[in-house]
Amino acid sequence: MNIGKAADQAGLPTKTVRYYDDIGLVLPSSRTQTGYRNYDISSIKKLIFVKRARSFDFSIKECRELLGLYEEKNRSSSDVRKIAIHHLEEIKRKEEDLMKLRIELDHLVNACAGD
Amino acid sequence: MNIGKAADQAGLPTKTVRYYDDIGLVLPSSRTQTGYRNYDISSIKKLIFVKRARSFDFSIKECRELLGLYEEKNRSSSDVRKIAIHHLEEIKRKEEDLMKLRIELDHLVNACAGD
DNA sequence: ATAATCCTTCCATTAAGTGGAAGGTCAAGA
DNA sequence: TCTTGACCTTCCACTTAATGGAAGGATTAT
Repeated sequence: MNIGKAADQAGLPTKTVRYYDDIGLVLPSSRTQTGYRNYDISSIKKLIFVKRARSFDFSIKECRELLGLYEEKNRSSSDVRKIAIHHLEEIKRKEEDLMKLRIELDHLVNACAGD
Repeated sequence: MNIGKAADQAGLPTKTVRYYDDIGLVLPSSRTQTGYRNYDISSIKKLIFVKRARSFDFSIKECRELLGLYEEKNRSSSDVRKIAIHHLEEIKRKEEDLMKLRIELDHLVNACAGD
């Protein structure tokens, strides 16, 4: 699958996918002889994961760590779990915050309801 | 309240609060004669709101719109509601996405549970 | 074969901060 | 009163994570 379709699948702009290749975050699974990037299912899954993680403000650096978890063979390091658990906690905090924001916006909408 | 305490209250770095003043997003309620910024309750509430909205990826531009809702006197424009409703929809999408990300991370953590 | 629509690299620009220097201000204690 | 430490100020450069656009090669559809 070339970059355009891969980007579509992941819901990311082509530019961004190319950028993720440039910085070595998500590499295409291969290249054609003419230089076109190829993305297989696994690389697309990574793109989707990164998209989600980025949309919740995990930095590129953190995304790198998290992607590392996927591929980590040497599981003896419990650091890996720690990272994931840490991020889970952050997500819970974000969920609460998101709820608060929604409540605020709900109030706004209701305050305007009279119009 | 000067910038340091205001930033604390809002949970933002002082730098960022100053930046929001610079770009005219959240202005201090006044200045001392020596140039120190003063923040009252209302301006702090705005900082908190912006912090939340930013943390969910609403752009500065969108934050400006949303803050506008707070102060909008001329309610006849139903645009105002539309903006808020639009953002509420976005939040719902974000909530779903956040859940998916959590599930993925949960799996990761469980996959590592054996260690 | 010739558009139209991909794709490539490279370079500049953007958005939203963040870091750090150079220096003014304020409140507390010797 | 003076000074010391923790504030505050502006200004300018840097960072992160893209994004836009040019110049040109490759693929596909008619």
